[in-house]
Amino acid sequence: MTTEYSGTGDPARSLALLWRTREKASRKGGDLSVERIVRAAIEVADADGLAALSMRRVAERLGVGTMTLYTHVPGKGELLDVMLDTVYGETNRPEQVPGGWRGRLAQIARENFALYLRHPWLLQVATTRPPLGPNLIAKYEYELGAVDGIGLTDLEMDAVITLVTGYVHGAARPAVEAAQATRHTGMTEQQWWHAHAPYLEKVLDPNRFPLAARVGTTAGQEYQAAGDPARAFEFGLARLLDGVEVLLRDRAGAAPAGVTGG
Amino acid sequence: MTTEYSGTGDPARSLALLWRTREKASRKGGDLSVERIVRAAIEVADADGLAALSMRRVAERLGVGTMTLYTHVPGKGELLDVMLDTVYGETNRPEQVPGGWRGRLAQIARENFALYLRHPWLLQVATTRPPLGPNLIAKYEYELGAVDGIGLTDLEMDAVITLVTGYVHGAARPAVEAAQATRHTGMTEQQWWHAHAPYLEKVLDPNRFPLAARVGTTAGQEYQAAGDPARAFEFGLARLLDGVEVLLRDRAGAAPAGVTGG
DNA sequence: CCCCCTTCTCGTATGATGTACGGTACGGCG
DNA sequence: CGCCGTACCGTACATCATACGAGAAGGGGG
Repeated sequence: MTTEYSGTGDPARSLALLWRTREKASRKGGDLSVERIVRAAIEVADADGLAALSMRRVAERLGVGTMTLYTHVPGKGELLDVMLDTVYGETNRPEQVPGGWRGRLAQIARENFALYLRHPWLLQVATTRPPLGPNLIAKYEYELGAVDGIGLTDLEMDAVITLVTGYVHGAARPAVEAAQATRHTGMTEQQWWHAHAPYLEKVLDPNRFPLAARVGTTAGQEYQAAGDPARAFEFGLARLLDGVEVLLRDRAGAAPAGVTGG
Repeated sequence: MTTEYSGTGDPARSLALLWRTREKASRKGGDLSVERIVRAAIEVADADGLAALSMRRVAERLGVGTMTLYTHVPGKGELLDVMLDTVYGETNRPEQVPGGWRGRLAQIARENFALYLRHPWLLQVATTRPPLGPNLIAKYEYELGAVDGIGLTDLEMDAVITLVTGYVHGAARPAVEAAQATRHTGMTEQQWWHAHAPYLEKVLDPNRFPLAARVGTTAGQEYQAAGDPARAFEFGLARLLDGVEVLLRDRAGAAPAGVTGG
């Protein structure tokens, strides 16, 4: 598996690409476009993972020479940036969500969760210094709206959103794995478990590691059987929102925070 | 930046390497050892990041031919596995921590946070299907101990630990960036901000994105000035633990959960 | 209409990468 | 003493991103 990210240089070029502010194509608009390239790249990544995403693969899929891509895109890093911003644009953003701030945050969490399931490679890309494209900013704007006017400072609003989305990132991991196991030929989650189990038994000594042995076995068997990741996601989300609720209650008297703001 | 992980094949070989169960060296024990290789690799990754970690670099640092490494280590993926398990062994695990389960969880969170700061490359490696080495399991055992006997089911114990460690992973990201900015020559966080700011202003229209413009600017200025990531980490941690406390209170009556459990 | 010049297209070359393969040298055991 | 397993390593290959410069193609000015 391979993950790269941009930061090569010239933020102007990068941002111009993301926002499509370009004098653009005096000739005829060009047969190839950034959009087609990005779509092809996303298809490759969705199908075969980030490791399989190479400039050659993308060019082949478009029936085009490899270097042609570089006319429209500065490099692979920038292409990945645009891919990111593009899929961020896919998130559903309903205007009205029942349940106050709590319902809105839960909806945001589930939407992000679904996004990771749709594009598993998102888990691989380092979102440090994210691409400041239009879709990312629109998404950020929307998510901030969920906690606007409920009594948090600006920095707290940012912190809560970061907290929730960060949690989703972590929770999506096992879920994506489970989902991929069913469709992938390589090695099912069960196969992996069964392949490692005999060696683990020899090594996971209940005397040295009583808790790990007990809990690990329980969790292992549970995960092997049912689609637990989704339940685990909801469990953690509930804890998280409870924590936010405590903050709001401490802040603004005894008003039931789940109803405030709407 | 490049991140890879193992899963090549033969879990037996992988686990044997992690647990060092090997007939080993009929000759004389060999001048080179897995330990020396792993230490060198960690040094390279610490110093120059995961992208700079190549088999050639590691071999050069040891004054050894590249291919020599392959006599001790099946491949780069497995080497990364051992690196992971090795640094997991570095975590401090005091037997007694004041403050009950809450103090113990906070201690675990801070310890993990420090680990990420010590080895920033940890953020880059995909910990799906983690290396089941002795240190990882010992760490897991210790962390489970923090929530043992406070009224959670086995699955909930696992879920809470996953929740906390996952949160730390997310919170460590900006902290690591800030720390690296001070020591890295390439581009300071401030430089990056200042390089992007003019284009952002043009693009971050307060009419279209009022919240993002306001909060983003506030957060940007704040992050630029002070070492906020650490404070943000503590903020989120408090929320998280509050959420867990709510769960415990709902579960076991009205006992003040922060005091329960030794 | 023709020419030039901007822009699109892409083949080749370069310097990385991980690692398969085949060879060398040496130490302990028969 | 002889043999063989093991540590060692040089070379070779496939794959990667991408710098460079040459070819093609279409539109605007003479």
